[in-house]
Amino acid sequence: MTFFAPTFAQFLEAPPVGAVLTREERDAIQSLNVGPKHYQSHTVISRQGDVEPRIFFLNSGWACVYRDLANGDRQIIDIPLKGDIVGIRAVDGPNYNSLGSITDLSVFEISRHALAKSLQHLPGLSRLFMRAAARQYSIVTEHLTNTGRRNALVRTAHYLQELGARLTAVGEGNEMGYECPLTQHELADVLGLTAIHVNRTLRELRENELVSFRSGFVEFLNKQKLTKLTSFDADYLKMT
Amino acid sequence: MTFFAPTFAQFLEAPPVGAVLTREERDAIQSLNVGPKHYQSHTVISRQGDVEPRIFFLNSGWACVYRDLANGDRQIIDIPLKGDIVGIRAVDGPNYNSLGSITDLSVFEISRHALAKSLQHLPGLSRLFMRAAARQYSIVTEHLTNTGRRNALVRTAHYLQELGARLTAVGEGNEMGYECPLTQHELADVLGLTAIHVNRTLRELRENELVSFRSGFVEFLNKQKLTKLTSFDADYLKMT
DNA sequence: TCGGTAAGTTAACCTAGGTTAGCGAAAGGT
DNA sequence: ACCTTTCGCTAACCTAGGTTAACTTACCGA
Repeated sequence: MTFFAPTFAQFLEAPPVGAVLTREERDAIQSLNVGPKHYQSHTVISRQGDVEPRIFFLNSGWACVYRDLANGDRQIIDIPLKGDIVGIRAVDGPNYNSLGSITDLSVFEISRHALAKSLQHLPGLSRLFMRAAARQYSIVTEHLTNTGRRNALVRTAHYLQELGARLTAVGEGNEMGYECPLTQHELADVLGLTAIHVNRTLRELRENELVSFRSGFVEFLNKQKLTKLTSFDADYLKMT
Repeated sequence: MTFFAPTFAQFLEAPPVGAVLTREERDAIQSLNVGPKHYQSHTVISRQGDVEPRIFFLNSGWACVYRDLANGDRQIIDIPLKGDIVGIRAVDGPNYNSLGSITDLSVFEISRHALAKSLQHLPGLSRLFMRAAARQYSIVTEHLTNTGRRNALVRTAHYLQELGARLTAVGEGNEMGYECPLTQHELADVLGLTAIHVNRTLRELRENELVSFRSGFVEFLNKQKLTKLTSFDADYLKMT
């Protein structure tokens, strides 16, 4: 598999970040001199508890940010996709979540320190990262609402719609559907369900002609009916 | 009831923000000229969908950030306490969550625009707000893990411990317990449970001599046993 | 003083989702 | 060609938490 390998500046200009960079900002970014780095599927990139000086810009592939619990359970916090940023923080210190790859990954890795330094006198770029952080916050917020107050059927459907909207924004999906490398087990860890119940729920969504998720592909069977069920509204995914 | 009314600069220097301000930063902040503003208990301050140009700094009292769902349910995303910041975002635009007061509130309200402008050339302050945003992200992350992967007993206990830790950090609680103005219904909307089940769960926690939450007061009955149950670790609340 | 409302409490019952157990298919290694 | 592992799928059963329906305070305002 070959990756489209843009420069880091091109990455920031593409959706979902969609930066409009000044000459000065472009130069500062180029001088960071970061090229894309690759990871194989299903590798742990950063483990909770470790000190993690890097910030990750996901160039292609699917990743997952998760927390392992003492009893062996885990909760997937987010599935970062192409264009997403992982680990935006001001200060170094131990990581609270783990980061792993689901598929093969291409990422830009930058030292938080170096980035902060070059942002020092570029308030426009700082604001950009603030916006990215705010979008991430909206995404968890919705995720929390999903697990706290929606039942398995609606919750699963809503999440499949979110992934669809995010992928469509970066050109990896469309109105009809998208390729989805998640296993039912991983999806369960996202949704706070068991893999077995995810299986039942996916069957029900399929039988009700709402969405189908089979053999690595999510297909929207009736988007209007689906949205009526979930009240899905993609506003929270915008980078305002 | 009277409030201790610090200046906005004093607010930022106190925990949990704990800023160390330079002369220049202090001056910039003073020139914003914000005094505390008061709200009565149980009022809606900002409604989801509205355009909200303000950023809120909670000086005293308990608030709640929540999302209303189409079916009448709601999910409380966070309970901001003294010292917490609500609405850190780079750009204006419609609000995704609502903000309401639980008790009487004293807040500093600042136009996001004005704040961004005065931060323009103070990267230290920008970084401060980044850190605050990162802390907030840790808090929702843990909240999501709580609702997704912990049962009612552990979840409730864990959340009561979180509130205790956050309050203790700002001098409003201690090892023994803290005053808690939440109703069981509000707690249910935090935890993704029904008020009735929260009631059952609180009884169980009390009967097992773990925590007691009665008549506005949370009392830790056996913190060691409690922590063994919840694996609570306050690290995620630090402003690194 | 008397309603009226909001908060807490409990019991009886029900169901969404978890648990256990097992099946077949596909993929990868030797 | 074989074994092993992972993934998807299903059925039978069980339980944590939701639902309905009371009753009890406490507070507040007329």
